[in-house]
Amino acid sequence: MVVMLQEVRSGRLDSAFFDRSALEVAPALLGKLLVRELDEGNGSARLIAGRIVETEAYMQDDPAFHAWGIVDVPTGLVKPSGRGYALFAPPGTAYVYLCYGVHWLLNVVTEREGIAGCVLIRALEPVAGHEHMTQRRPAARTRIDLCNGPGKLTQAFAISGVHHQTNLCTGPIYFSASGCEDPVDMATSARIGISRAIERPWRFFERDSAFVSPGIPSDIAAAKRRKRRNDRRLRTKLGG
DNA sequence: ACGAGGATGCTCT
DNA sequence: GAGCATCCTCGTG
Repeated sequence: MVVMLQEVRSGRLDSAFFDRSALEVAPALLGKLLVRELDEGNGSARLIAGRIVETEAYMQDDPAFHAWGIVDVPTGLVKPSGRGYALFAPPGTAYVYLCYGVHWLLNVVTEREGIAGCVLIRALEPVAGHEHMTQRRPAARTRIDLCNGPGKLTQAFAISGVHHQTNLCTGPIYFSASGCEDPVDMATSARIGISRAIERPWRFFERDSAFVSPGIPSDIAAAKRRKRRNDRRLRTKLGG
């Protein structure tokens, strides 16, 4: 896939695209590009781009959501303290936060201003700027390892807390629909790595893509843990 | 292949 | 103090 800078710029997604439910935006982002333009000085820009192959939706009234519980129910007022407040920002705003004290995770805010919702970008198929990504991710051994996880792709794209609450429709980090006309063979599952609301099928990914993250959906992971615990208990009983 | 554990910092109870 | 929207390395089969 050859990517031309002008073409990518002309396909830029605007705030109207994100001005709806996260449950609509998350699947709609599959097949689109996440783009980063790095200023090289002398007026030229270096392009980093990846085709989105995995997303997750997070919604108001969602116990796994960072905005959960910050609305005062009797009055309907939003408590202005806490990190979740940023999720009420206008559509297309970046919500970037540090996970496990180690990894930055990129979300894009959805819904009109005053309603919370976001989509987590979980995995990309690298399309442009391969050398730059490899440089930023020395642990990656193959092209697949560059962006197949939410913490990996922010590393590859050099996205961090400084981009929190920046505008993803008008800035150097944006989404583009250029070159993405082919329909995506989409599948869904429960979200990954969460402990609450694990039954909601709000993860969207390209079926059979080699570039989706290796994570296990939380409902399946929980069932596995239960089985392991049970097996261990039975062995202990037989042995003792 | 798969499982265990450590790194590391912010948020909320 | 606990609990994370993770990733990597190093053990064992």
